[in-house]
Amino acid sequence: ESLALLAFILYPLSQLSTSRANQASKAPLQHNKNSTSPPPILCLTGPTAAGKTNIALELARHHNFEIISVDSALVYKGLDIGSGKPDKKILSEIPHHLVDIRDPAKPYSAAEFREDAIKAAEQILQAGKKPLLVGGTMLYFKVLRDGLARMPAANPEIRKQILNLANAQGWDAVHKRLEQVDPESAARIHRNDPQRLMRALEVYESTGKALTEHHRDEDAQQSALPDFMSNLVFVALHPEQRSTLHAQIAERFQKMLEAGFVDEVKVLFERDDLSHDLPAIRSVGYRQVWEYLDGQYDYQTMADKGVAATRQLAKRQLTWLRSWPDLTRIEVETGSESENIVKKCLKVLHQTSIK
RNA sequence: GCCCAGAUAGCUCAGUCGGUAGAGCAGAGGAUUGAAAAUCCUCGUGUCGGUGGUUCGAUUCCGCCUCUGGGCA
Repeated sequence: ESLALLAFILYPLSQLSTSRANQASKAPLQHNKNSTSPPPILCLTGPTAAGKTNIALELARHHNFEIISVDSALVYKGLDIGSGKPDKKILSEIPHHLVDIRDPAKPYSAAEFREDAIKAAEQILQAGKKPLLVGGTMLYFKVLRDGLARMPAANPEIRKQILNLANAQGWDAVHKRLEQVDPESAARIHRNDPQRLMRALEVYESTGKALTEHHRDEDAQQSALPDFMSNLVFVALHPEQRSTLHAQIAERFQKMLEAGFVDEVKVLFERDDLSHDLPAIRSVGYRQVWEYLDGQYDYQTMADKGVAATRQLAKRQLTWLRSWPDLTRIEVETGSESENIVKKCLKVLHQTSIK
């Protein structure tokens, strides 16, 4: 507890020192006096149902790692079974950062993730352990690695106004409006992409400056990672065949249903402060069970749609990974020994640290 | 056993008044800056159940056969 307090006190200092980009970082985080580059930090990713969680738990149990979840669904309380969250017993034995930190009524964001993940990593390092970033939310990994432009967070008032415009005159009208204030974004963002049109126009309306300009403005980037975290090493668990992954996805979804997934969603469904358009409720599986509870289709259709949505998620994750720079892939097969995979992860990390 | 309706893409189905066919879903590829498990873009050749006939030409019309529903016995 006193360590956590220490970390909290030191945190602003570390921000200062890293923003000056000096290599003489503060004492508590100086791991190796002979090393010029900071210690590598393992980032374990891969498509859903590839087996990341088990590997992470092994690393945490036996190799002095502490887990930082990189997962947009695990942040929400009450999304347990359907999100593949480790059970309460495991969570109490093995500390997980960025799990159960948000009520589903309040959306979490990639920008918040970046801040939270950096804080968590610093705490872990100061406690003498190794941070392990594990998850499948590729945008979170990307903003962590590449940073974000400094821009205002979502503004419900402005979003409401834009939504009103869209409802009254269609999204084409929103696109036309964006064309006037930020032609580059309008050209880049497809007219059928309400989410991005919304955000682009929102940024203009709340800052008077085009999204494009924010992106371009070098001074306004939050790109530099603190020195202690600047050496991220990416490892992806890669299923040998798509068909194997699909089978695992189907099996896992079935197990979730058997474990009481529908009842879990029922609790959320019955809350009157939650609705189908919240990010938490739009998560894979939760959306389909919600629509089933809402009477939109029968049980079997829900199960089929849930499995299909999971496959589609995995596909999008694989698309990210295909062009991910400096990624080490570990081929996993159905009968792969977790012990072997753990060894390979450690090997990758070790090789990076002697470079 | 008889009558009726079907049989077309992996699935559900549309269609061709005779000139070899297209939607939705699934699937594949891609994009990705405060919702990202989100949101969006692109991609459609399949013995049109089998067989024989009519026809210059049949997936389409006709006969028979097989299978699947439903009804009558």
